Amino acid sequence: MPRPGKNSYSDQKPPYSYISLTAMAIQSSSEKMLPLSEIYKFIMDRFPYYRENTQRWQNSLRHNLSFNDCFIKIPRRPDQPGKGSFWALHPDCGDMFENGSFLRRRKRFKVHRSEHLSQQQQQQTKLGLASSETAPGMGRLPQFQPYGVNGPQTTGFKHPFAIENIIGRDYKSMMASGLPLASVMHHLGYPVPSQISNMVGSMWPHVGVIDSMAPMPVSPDYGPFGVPMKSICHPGSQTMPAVPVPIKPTVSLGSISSMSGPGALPGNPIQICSPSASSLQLDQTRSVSTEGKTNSLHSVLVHS
DNA sequence: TCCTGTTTAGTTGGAG
DNA sequence: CTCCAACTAAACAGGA
Repeated sequence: MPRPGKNSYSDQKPPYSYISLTAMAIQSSSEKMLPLSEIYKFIMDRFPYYRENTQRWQNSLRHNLSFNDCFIKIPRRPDQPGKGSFWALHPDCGDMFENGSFLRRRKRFKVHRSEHLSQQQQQQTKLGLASSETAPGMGRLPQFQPYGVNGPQTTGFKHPFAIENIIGRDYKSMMASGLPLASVMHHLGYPVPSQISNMVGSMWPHVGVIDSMAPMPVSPDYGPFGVPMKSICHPGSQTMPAVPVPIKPTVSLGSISSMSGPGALPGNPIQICSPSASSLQLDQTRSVSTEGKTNSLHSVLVHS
C-alpha cells in the first residue's frame, strides 16, 4: 500500500462509486443540480485519478446517470442556455449505501414507471415549464416530494440529506412531539444556503469546501482523498448511513439553528413540490426487488 | 464534429 | 454457487 505523502493517494482510485461521486458533485452545487460537464469538472478537480482515462470513466458516469433512477434529468430553462440538461438527485434516493461502504450500495434506487407520468406532469409544473416543453426524454422523471414528509417512515429510504439524517435523534424527538415538519425545519433554521457547503463538507470531508469548486488539498495526515477513512467508514460507535450523511450525528437542538443541511433547499425546483407518495412504498419495494434490469432477465418479467 | 444521453452486453467482485 | 451492484465497452441517436 502506498503511504500518504509519498506517492499520494490522490492518484489512486477513490473508494467511491460513480454514483457516489456524482451525488457529491450534485450536492456540492448551490442549486443541487449540475450539468454533465460540471459533474466531470467536480470529479476531476477533486480526484486526480479521474484526470486520466476520461473517456472511460465519463462514459461510465453517463451510463450511471441514465441507468440509475436516483439521478433525475432536469431540462434547462430558456434562460439557462447551454448544452445538455441538469442532473439532480432524487429526493428519495438516500440510504442506498451499505454502512461505511462507498463502493457498494445496499440496494439500487429505482422509481417505478407508473409514477413517471404523473411525476412528469408535476415536475413540469414545478419547473414552470409549459406543457409544450414536455420532452419525450422526460419519461423517466420521478416524483418529487419534500424530504422527510413520507420518506423515512413509509419508504424505508432516507435521503442522504434528509433532515433526520442531518440532525439525527433530535429531529426524531421533535417530530415525535407532534411538530409538523415545516415547523421543525423552520425551527432548525432550514435552509441556510451560506452554510450548505459546510454541511456537505462535514458529510464528505474530503471534498472540502464544496461551493468553492477548488481542487481538494491532500494532506499527508489524512487518508486517501484528504480524509481519514475511519471517519467515513467507522464513525465511532454511531451507526450511520453510508454515504451522504453528517459526520456529526449528535447535535444539540441549541446548535442546530446555526447548522444547515443541503436537504430541503429553496431554489431547487425539485424540492418544492408536494406530491402524494402514498404509492411509494409498494413501488419502491417492488422496484428494489426488480433491480438489475440489465443483469437479470427475470426482472423483466416482474416489471411487466 | 463533439458532446450528451440512452441502451445493451459483458465482466468483476462482494455478499449471502 | 447465486444474486446483484458496479464497472466497462460500445453502438447509436440527437442536438449544438
